[in-house]
Amino acid sequence: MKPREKSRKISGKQPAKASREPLSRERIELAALDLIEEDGLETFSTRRLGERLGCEAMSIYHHYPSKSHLLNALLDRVLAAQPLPPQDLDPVERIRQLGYCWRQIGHDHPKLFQYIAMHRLNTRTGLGFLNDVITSFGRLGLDAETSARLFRSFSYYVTGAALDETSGYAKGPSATESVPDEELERDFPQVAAAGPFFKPQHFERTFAAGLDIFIAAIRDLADAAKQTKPRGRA
Amino acid sequence: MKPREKSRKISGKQPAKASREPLSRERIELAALDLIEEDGLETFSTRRLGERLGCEAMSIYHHYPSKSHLLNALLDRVLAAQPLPPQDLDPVERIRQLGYCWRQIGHDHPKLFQYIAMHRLNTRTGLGFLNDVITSFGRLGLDAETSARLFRSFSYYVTGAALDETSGYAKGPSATESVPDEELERDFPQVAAAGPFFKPQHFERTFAAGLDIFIAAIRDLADAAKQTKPRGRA
DNA sequence: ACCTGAACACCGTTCAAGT
DNA sequence: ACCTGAACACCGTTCAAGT
Repeated sequence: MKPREKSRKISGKQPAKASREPLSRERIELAALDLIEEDGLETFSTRRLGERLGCEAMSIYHHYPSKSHLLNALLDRVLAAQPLPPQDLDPVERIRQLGYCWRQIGHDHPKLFQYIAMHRLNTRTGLGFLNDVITSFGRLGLDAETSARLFRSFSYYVTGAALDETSGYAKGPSATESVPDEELERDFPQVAAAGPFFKPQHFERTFAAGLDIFIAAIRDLADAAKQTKPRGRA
Repeated sequence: MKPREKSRKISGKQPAKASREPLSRERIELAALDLIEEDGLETFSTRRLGERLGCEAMSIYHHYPSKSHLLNALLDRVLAAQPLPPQDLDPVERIRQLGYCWRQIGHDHPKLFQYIAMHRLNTRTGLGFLNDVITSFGRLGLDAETSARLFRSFSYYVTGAALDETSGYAKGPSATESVPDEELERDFPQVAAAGPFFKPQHFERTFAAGLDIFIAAIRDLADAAKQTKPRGRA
């Protein structure tokens, strides 16, 4: 999109000695995660990654068949690194915590999250994560359809929130020619008035507010289901 | 990412006569919207757009200073084209309909929606839209903070849903090596069981389910606020 | 005023070759 | 087995020139 700053090659043609331990998936992925969070997804390229690793871009292709495969490996890696709440928690409370976990992935990897939010989790790691979350929804005692819809719409909220917090109104790319402040105050007073609540210091509480709406609804549905067919010592 | 099919130039070097009406923002933007929905955002380029318009890529730069400016103009255009519910509706019902309106933009322009969802609406058109929605939240009779948080988390849900419906689980790019069905059934039974409800024919009802949770919560808050300080003929 | 075409600094990826 | 380097078919954008 836009031309980048001249690349500063300090070391001339000599490959940096320190970085010349052999390439490995681990070394490539850690460097890729760093590079993406430093410069963003848009400018991330195999050529620039090669530069950082002290190798040719094409060396990376010896470990991944394509750039997509590398990005998928990054998704897998950050997913596997995210600790999840214990299985024996009350399912509603566990679902609440899982919402925070998914959001945490966004906060830990804000630039990569654009990729994460828009790609199916259908590697083994991704499916394991989904299976885990859906299992907690299954423990609410609801019918399969209600449970599936609830999981799905809950995910819409959490992903939408995390995406907005990492790439949206406050941090995301802005219009090429933005409206000046005084014009905003004059012509869009409601936006100007609400604006302060859209700032990053409000992210935490706004996220909680919407999450609580969902969690309360989930708890109500679960309670109603227990009422109808009580299990165990009823 | 991946090499594209050979471009089929039917007309050789002759500029297609039909398309040689002079370039204009309107003609460029309509062609761009078509091209994006046909081939996707990733492969959309000024060069390919020029080809479709029967001009050089650089001719487009006479009407927009950069590709970003063009994309922003597209966002403005689809936003301005979306009809909104009448202002005199009950605010809660209007907010519900606005949720469907935002989602409709995604359905009308699924490929462009990835761009829309991730960019600030800070052109005049975008701010007009936001101001309109926030105004309806303002009419709920809640304090400014609650109202702002409610608008924000409601937007998280609607954007997350529309994004998922257009680029997510069912339609989005999948992992480079996906897990085969029998392995899914065996190792991720909860995902396999819920899978049918994630298909496009369930989008409408799943979206409504989550939206209704939000709308009910909004209505409760608004009713509680009216109780506390009734206005007019109380 | 509107459009062109060569050029520059980038991409992902293929392929044949080097160690 | 692991890595390189040239090459191919692309990008967005600058710039000087054409009408």
